[in-house]
Amino acid sequence: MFSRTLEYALRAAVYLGGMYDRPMTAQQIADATAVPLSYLPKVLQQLVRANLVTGTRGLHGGYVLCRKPADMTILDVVNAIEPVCRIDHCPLNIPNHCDALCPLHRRIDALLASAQKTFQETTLAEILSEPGLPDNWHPQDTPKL
Amino acid sequence: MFSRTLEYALRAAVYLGGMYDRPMTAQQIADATAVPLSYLPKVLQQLVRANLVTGTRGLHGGYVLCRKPADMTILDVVNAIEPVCRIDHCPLNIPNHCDALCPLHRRIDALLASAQKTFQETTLAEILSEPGLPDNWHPQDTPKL
DNA sequence: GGATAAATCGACTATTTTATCCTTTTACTA
DNA sequence: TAGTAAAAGGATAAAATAGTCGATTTATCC
Repeated sequence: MFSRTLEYALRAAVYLGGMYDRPMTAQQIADATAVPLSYLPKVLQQLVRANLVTGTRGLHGGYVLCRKPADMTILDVVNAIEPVCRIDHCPLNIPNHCDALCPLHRRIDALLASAQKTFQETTLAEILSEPGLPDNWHPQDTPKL
Repeated sequence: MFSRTLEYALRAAVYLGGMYDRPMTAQQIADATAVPLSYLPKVLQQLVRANLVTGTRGLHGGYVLCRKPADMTILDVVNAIEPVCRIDHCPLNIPNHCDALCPLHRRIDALLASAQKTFQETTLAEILSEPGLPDNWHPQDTPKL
């Protein structure tokens, strides 16, 4: 139901949140998040273009989250990858229909709305604060240079 | 976020619910639901295989919903097309991780669970009882032969 | 039994998504 | 300034999804 690319983006975003302020290379992110290294840059690019992440080149370069994890929500990531496209008019192209949504699409749109709301309510910081993430997702053991 | 095929299947199922007990041809369903006629049989086949719909051939044949609309939920259709695949173990393949879900995937799975629940709570009959469906989705004007 | 109307089946095409690889650009270090 | 480490970009391949078409089977009517 969610695309693989979104999965990857979420993993990367949460991971970068945990490493906040330290540039992480695609290699490091791929290792930690088990995203194919050859595909990951494509995903990260989408986050860069959405201004969620900055990528800097060269030695000691890497990717850094643009905002503090507490200021970035799951929804931000979702919107960067595949925006929840709400249904604004009934897709049944029937004359004299479709001013508002039909009951079927009212339901579907309600679901999208609720998903969107849930996405918006969760920040990366919240996820990072819960126990259970892999140890190497937390920077305590790798002090910032 | 939902596949197009699922959209099509839902339209067809609700429509067949409205026409309960009257065999409707792929042609009729396609006309009413604006699903490509050439693709619709593929979709309906999936509903047939899932025992939600029966297809009978020949003159006066067509597709009929297997159960009363009140006894079929959105979830039944969803399960026939693309089952909500809940996350049962964290997909980060990291040693000593993954007994339970990590916080990220706990969230994602919670969303899937909530979607699943919503699907399950809505029957086709409920949708049909609400106002707003296209007129030709209701059989009153086309008496059963 | 023959004509017809319908679903079913299978092969094929097209589009989108996911993934890979190679080159180019940029930044840092010595 | 040369060397190196990184992201960025582009071309391509592979896989999944969506869509099309024609042949086959099955049921009904005359």
